[in-house]
Amino acid sequence: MRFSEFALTTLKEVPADAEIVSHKLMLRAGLVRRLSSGLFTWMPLGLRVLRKVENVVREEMDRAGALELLMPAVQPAELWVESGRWDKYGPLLLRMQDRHSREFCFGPTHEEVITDVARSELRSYKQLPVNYYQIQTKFRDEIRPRFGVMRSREFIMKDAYSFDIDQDGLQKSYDRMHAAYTAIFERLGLKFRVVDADSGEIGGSRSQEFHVLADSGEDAIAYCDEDHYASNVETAATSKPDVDRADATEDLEKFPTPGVKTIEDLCELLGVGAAQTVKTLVVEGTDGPVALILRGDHELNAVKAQKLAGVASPLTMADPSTIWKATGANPGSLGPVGMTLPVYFDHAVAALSDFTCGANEDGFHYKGVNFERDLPDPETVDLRNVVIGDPTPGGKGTLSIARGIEVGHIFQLGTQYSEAMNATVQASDGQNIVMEMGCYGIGITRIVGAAIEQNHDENGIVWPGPLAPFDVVLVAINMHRSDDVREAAEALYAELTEAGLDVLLDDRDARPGVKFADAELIGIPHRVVIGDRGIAKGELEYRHRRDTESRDLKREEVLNLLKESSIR
RNA sequence: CGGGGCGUGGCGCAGCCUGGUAGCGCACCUGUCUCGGGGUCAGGGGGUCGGAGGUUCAAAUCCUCUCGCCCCGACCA
Repeated sequence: MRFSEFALTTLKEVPADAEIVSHKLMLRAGLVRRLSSGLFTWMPLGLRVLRKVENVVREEMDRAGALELLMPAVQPAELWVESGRWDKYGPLLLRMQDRHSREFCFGPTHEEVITDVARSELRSYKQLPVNYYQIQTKFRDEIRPRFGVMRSREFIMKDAYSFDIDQDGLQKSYDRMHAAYTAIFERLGLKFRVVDADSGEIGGSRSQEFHVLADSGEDAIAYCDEDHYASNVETAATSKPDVDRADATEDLEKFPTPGVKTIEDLCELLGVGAAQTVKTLVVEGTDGPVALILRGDHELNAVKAQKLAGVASPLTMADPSTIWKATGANPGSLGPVGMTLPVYFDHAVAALSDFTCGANEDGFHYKGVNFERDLPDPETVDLRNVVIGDPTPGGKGTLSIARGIEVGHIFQLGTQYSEAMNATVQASDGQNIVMEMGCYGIGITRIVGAAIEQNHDENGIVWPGPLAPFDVVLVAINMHRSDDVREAAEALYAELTEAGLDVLLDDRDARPGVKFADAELIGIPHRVVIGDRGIAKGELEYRHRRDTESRDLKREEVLNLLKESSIR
C-alpha cells in the first residue's frame, strides 16, 4: 500500500471525550471514527487490524473443530420469551418493532437463536458433539458507553456454542475451547491470564475469563503463580484466618465521636489503623434490612454478599431513613454491639480483639470491643474482596493482584437454555435427552483496544506483530527530489510485497519528521528508512518499533530480517 | 435514574457575563523558500454558532422549550 493512496489522516490533537490511551491513540491514528455514542466506524487502517484478529480467531476455532455459521443480528422476541429472557434482560436489550408491530431485538448474544438452530438441526446423539461459532456484530444498549471500542454499544464478537450428550462431553468441549483460546491469545502476542469467574447474567456453572493484562483494566485479578491460581476478585474466596484471636487487654469503653462518619475519620481521631476497626453496612435483605460486618480496611464484595440466603439480590444498600428506623442511628455510627438487625460477620472480623466500632448511637463509638465478653463469638461468612497478601485457597502462597481487560469468557451453561427451549436429541436407547451446552465468547473489537492499552509508548501504538496493520513501513526521504531514493524505495517495496509482507510505502511529498511521527503513531513494527545518506553508503536504516536506536544494514540483511520475521 | 457540564468550519478551542457584520491553533488548497524528526512566509477555501420559539432596531450572546453529547454518582457507614 502506498501511503499517498491510503487516505489516512492522523491527528495531533485528540477529541476531548477520549479518556483512556487506547481510545486517544485509535482516534489519533485514524483507526476508528466515532459516529454516535458507543458507535464507531472502522476506518481502513483499523479494519486491517480487526481482520488480523478475526483471522487468528477463525483459524484457531476451525482447528479446534468448531463450525462457522452466521446468525441474524436481529432476533424475534418469541425466542427470548421462550427462554425467559425477554423480561429478564432489561434495558440492555435494544428492542424494536417491524411494520407489522412484531417485536424484535438486536441480538446482544445468541443463545436463543443457536438453541433454536440446534433443536431443529440436531436429532441424534450420533451428530454430537457439535460446536457452532460465528463472528458477528452485537448490540448492547450500555448505560454509559465509554473507553472507545472497549465498552461500545455495537461491537464485534466471536461467539461459539457447544452441544453435547452429557456433562462429560461438555467438559471435553469446554477444555477444547480453553485450549483454543489460549492458542489464540498466544498467537496474537498478548500478555494474558485465565481466571475463574462469576458466570453472571448468562447463567450456568463453571466459567473462566481470559484477561489481557493492562494497568488500565476494569477488572481486578487475584493470582498466585506458585499455586497456579487465578480468579476475578469478584469471585476470589477468602477463608477463616488460621491465627488464634489475641486475648482482650482493654475494657469496653463508649466514647464521643462527634462528626465522625467514616473509618478514615475514626482512625485519625484515635490514631489506630483501619484494620483495628470494624464497619457495619446495612443492605436490603429478603425480610427487612440486614447488617454486614467487615474489618474497616476491607471492601464488601457485592457478588458474595448477594448470594447469602438472607440478603436481597441484586445487592442494594439500605437508604439512611430505613437504617435510622431500624437501628436508631445513622450510617457512620453503626456497630455490631447491641445491633438489633440480623448480622453477617466476615471471617476476618472474628480474628479481631480490642477493636473499635460504632455504638449504634449518633456521635458515639465503642473501643476495646472483644468477642465472647462484649458480644457472642460469631458465625462468619465470606463477605469481602481479597487483598494483596491474602493466602491462596490452595494454601501454597499469597495472592497478588493485577488489572485486566476481559476479552474472552467461556461458560459451561448446562441445560439452562436447551431445557427451556426443548433442545433434545435421541439417545441410543431411544430416549430424548436434553443437550448440555457451553458458550464461548471473544470480544474481537475489544481486543484491538486492549492490545493498545498493553502496547504503547509516548509516541503512539506499538503493535504486536500479529496485529499490526502493516508489517513494515518504508520511509522514503525526499523521494520526490531524489531519483536514487525513488528507485531504491520502489524496488524494495516491490520485492517485500512479492515476498508476502504487508508493506506501507510512505511516498508522500512530506517532510521526514511528519513521516517518522506517523509511522510511530500508527505503530508499524518494522521501519526501513531510505535516503540519499544511506544509499551513498550502500546501506538502509532499520529500526524496530520497540527499539530506541536505528541500525545501518546492508539491503540483503534487511530483506532477510524482514522475510524471517514474516514467517514468524 | 440523580447531579454537573458542553454543543461555534474536519479536530481542539476563544467569543457569551456586559447583544452591534464570527475569530484563533491544527488540518486542508495555491505559491514560496526550506529539505533526515510534526518547518518558513504569503495568499486562500470552508461555519444555518445543535434545533424551535420568544425578547429586541439588532441574538452565537438574553429568556423558554427541545435534541444531542460528555463527565460524576450505584460502597458511604
